[in-house]
Amino acid sequence: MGHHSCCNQQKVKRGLWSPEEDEKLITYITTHGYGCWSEVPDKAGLQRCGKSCRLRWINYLRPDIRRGRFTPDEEKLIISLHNVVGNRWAHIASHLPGRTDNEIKNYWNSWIKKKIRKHNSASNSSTTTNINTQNHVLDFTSNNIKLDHFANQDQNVTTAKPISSFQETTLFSPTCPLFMFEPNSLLLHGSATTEGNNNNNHNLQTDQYFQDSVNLISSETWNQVQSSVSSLPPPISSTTSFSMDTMNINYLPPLIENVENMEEESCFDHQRQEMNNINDEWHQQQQCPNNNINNFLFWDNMVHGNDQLGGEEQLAPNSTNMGTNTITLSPFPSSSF
DNA sequence: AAGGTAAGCAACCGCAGATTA
DNA sequence: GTAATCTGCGGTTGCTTACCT
Repeated sequence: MGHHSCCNQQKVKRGLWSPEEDEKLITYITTHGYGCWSEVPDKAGLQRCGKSCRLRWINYLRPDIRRGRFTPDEEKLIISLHNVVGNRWAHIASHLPGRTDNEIKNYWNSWIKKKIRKHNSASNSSTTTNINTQNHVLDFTSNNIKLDHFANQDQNVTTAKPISSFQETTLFSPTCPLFMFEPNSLLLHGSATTEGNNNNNHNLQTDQYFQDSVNLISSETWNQVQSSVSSLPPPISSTTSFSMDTMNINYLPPLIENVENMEEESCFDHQRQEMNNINDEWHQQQQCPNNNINNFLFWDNMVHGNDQLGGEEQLAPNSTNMGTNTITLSPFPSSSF
């Protein structure tokens, strides 16, 4: 019999739950709580397996469940978290009170299908100057999603319209992009000047590598990029600022300690705390294969000066024109690393 | 109105890690 | 130490409803 392994009982009912069954389960759980799900069916008088009871309770019956359409804020959060952690639905759900992993997963799967359909129809009806455009969105269903933030005006690089819309769907507001990514997946288009802790300036001539975001995820290409920036002071252990054209970006250490002890309560603190938690988990999960692989928080300096972060540099507190930069993020670790 | 198709969603399945005997 | 069991997760299925044609 092809029944589920936990359902050893005879006469185990499957399929949709009836209102009567729901009532029994609610009555039992609310009076006894749940400790051992395998005992629940017997004690609650249900012809279900414990697993089915658990699922029904977790995903539908528990009192703090939140139903109805996702709000725009929730959608943004889901998208951003998915950028960071991939298909870890339970993790994503833990950041959305009252929402279940199942619900979010369903939402995402239908959402992603819409996006793919939308993109396919858009790309069929428009010409593109960029051979990479297709590649930017091909991986939508995998963990190697690449997103172009900050719509790019340089036709030579990318015109990936569907992706640029993600600027509006990032975590907290369009003017406060907050991302996490591996440095080895970061693409900087154009030359960039970095300011190290010792006030040495380093020019990155990186155009040649950044033209092709597909190649970047190969270790060969990344090794080339690495060697081109090897003169930099290690950006991992301290806050380092990169100035790219008119945009300033802070690269924060992957783990920020003592967030609670920051002198000033800022409206970003809870966001930072949240990202730190994600950061932390990410590191634990990845077990950091080598020291060069870190992820960072990415802040728009216009919104968030790095003086709050204890960094050494004081960045110019302006960052107005994002339109000339293309940043391609591959938020989830590539298997090639 | 009827049939076909797509979308949304609840539930199931298999697996892996944790826990218990 | 290990086998059995439990729990939780992510992928997938399949049912119901909505929408076309």
